Amino acid sequence: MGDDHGAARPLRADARRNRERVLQIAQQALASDGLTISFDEIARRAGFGVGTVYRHFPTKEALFEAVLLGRIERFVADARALATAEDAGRAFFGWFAAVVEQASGNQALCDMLDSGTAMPVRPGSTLARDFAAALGRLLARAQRVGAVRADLTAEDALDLLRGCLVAERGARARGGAVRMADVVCDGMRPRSL
Amino acid sequence: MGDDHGAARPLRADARRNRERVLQIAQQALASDGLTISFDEIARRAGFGVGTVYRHFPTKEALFEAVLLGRIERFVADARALATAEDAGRAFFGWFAAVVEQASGNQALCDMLDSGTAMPVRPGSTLARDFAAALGRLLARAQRVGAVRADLTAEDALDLLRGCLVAERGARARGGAVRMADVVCDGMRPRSL
DNA sequence: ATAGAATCGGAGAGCATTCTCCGTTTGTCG
DNA sequence: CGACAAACGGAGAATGCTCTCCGATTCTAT
Repeated sequence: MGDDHGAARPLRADARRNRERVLQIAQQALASDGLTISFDEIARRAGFGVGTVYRHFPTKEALFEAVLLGRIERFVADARALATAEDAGRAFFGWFAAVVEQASGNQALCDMLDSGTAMPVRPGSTLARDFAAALGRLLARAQRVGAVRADLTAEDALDLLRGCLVAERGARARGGAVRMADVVCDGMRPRSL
Repeated sequence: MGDDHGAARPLRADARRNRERVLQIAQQALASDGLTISFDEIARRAGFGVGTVYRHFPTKEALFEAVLLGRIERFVADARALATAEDAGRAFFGWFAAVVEQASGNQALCDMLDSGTAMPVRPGSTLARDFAAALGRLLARAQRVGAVRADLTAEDALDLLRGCLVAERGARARGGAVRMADVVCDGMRPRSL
């Protein structure tokens, strides 16, 4: 356990400003360069020494988490909001497409969701589980009304989601993920008889 | 330019054996651990010093290429063989599924095809282009007979292929790629009217 | 203004990775 | 068998990354 339990003493004004700036630059850097960007590079872009950045975030992982967790939490929240939507099929496909679209503008988010590459979420965190659970609920409801083929597992749907995001990685960021999502969503529908 | 133009002097018998062993171990290591495995680790697994391995392959990239190029060339050859198949739709979907299935047992192949992560093919090589072209031809023919929706580009199909392979990466290698390919192939079919 | 605490900066420790160098060992040919 | 070229082994140079440490600097409260 650290030493800043609950609300520690307030940060000095300049420190608060600097922390904010680091967060903002890190946000940009992660969006454009992905999870592989180095800590030094972020400090450099923000115009601080690495020591300063480490003062605010004890670890590279912690910084990345601070930038990215909110985004993913929002996805989970969106899914919860849709959990009782009228049209279960629309809810599932809409959420799926929305996640792909929003994540596709953000390298780091793609890297993270596609996983396989490092996942900057602490082992203890239930976030990955929450995300999967949220998707699972939306999927189950959509299947119950026959909007999605019944043999699709939640794991499959997650794979499909990750797969779409891959199109947006590296140099080729040109909207491929959204086009993929269209095809993939079609594929998830029950085969018309 | 190196110094081994054309057929240099034949390797000493033990050297040839060792080279073969390195290739074989590297093959296994790449299949199970992917492109991120270190050169030292391969040397260790093969039971050689790194110097020895470097004697045979001037660079990490060269070794990986020696192991993987053949695999990809075979995919390209398969595509060529199917270029005049009777059922163009069957040819395209069959090839697509076959590539996914074969690559899915091989971490390195997944890493490489999905790209975004390092591509161990020399810039000069036309292999990536050849692969894309082969897929493009199969796709075009399938579209001409109405087996694949017309608005799909070759780039899209490549993204979709890469996307399927992502399911097989990291710890979770459990056949997800093949299941994904099924859904994705369905999605590529024209929307039934 | 000034003392004292909070914050900053960046050199460098520690580690992993690719690749080089050269003394030592081993195969091959007469 | 013996000599010489070929091949081996692994220490270590060079690079790049995360993270630590502490003297120098800047803020803030009085």
